[in-house]
Amino acid sequence: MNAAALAWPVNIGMASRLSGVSTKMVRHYESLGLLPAVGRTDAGYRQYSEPEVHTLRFIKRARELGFSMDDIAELAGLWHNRRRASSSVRRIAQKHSEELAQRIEAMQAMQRTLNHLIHCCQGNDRPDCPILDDLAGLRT
Amino acid sequence: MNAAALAWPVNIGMASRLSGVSTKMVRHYESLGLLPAVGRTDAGYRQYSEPEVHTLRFIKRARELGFSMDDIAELAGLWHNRRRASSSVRRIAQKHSEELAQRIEAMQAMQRTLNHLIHCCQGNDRPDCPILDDLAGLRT
DNA sequence: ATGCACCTTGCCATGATGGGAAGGTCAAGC
DNA sequence: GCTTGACCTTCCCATCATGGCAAGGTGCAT
Repeated sequence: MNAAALAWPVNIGMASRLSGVSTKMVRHYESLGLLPAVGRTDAGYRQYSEPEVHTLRFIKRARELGFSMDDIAELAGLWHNRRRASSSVRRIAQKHSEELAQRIEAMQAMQRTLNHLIHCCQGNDRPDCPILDDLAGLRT
Repeated sequence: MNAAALAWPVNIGMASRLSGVSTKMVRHYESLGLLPAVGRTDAGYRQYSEPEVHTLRFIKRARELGFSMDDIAELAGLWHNRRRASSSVRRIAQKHSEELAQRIEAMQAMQRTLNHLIHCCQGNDRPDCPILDDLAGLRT
C-alpha cells in the first residue's frame, strides 16, 4: 500500500486508510498533542506526509497493546529522541504489564466466583438459585 | 451493624454506610430505575428502609462480580420475581462469564507480546529498543 | 443563635471512541 | 455552467460508572 505511487501529502481520509486510525481519532490525537498539527490547504484540509502516517501507525500499535494515551505520548517522545535510554521505554512497558496483570487477576477472581456459582445453579424452571443467593448476601 | 437498634427509615447517608454504596451512586441507581424512588420527608430527604438497603447490597455485590448495570437490572428483576426460572439467572451469568473470558484472553495476549518485548529489551542507557521497534512497525 | 453535619439538585470531568449536524470544497460528468 | 457525490471542516452529544464541586436548604446539639 505504501509502496504504491501515492501523491503525498494526502488528506485525512487517506491517512486514516493508510494507518488504520479513524479520521475522528486522527483529529483527536492532534488535539491531544500526540500528533503534530500538520499543514493545511487553502480550504483548511489537513495535509499528511509519511512521517505523520508512521506516527499514526505507532499510536495504533501501542493502543493495540493497551497503552494509555499518556503512556503513548511518552513512548512517542522517546521514539523521536535519539538520545533516549532503552531503560526508559522498558520501565513504561514494565509498569503497563504489571497493571495488566492486576486487571487480569481481578477479572479472573470474578470469573472464579462466577463459575463456581454457575456450576452450583441447576439452571432449570425452579426459582431456587445460588447465584441470586450470593448476590442477595446469603453466603452458603 | 444491621442488628443494632436502628431507627428505620434512614437517610441516604446511613443507607450508604449500611450498603457500602456511595450516596452519589444511590441517587444514580434511582435515576436509572434500578432502585425504587423511595418516600421523602417534608424537607425532601429520601427515606430508606431495609428492603432498599438490601437491594443496594445486591447491586454492590453484582458490581463486584463485574456485571453491567443492564445485567443488574435484569438480575434484580428476577430476584424480585418469585416465579423466575433459575435458568434465566444462569444464562445471564454464563454470558457475563464468557465476556470476562474474552476480555481476559485479549489482555493476556497483550501481556504475552509485551513481556516478550520487555524480555528482549536491554533496558540500559543505549537507545536501541525492540519495544519501540515493534511499535514503529519493525517486526523482527 | 450559632455551628456542624447532613441533605438537595445540577453541572462538569474522566478515557477513548463513535455519531451526527451544518456547512464548505473538489472533481467528474452532463 | 451546474449538479452530484465524496470528501473535508468544526462543534456538540453519548457512551459507562463514578467522583467532585457549588449553592443552598435542614436538623440537631450546644
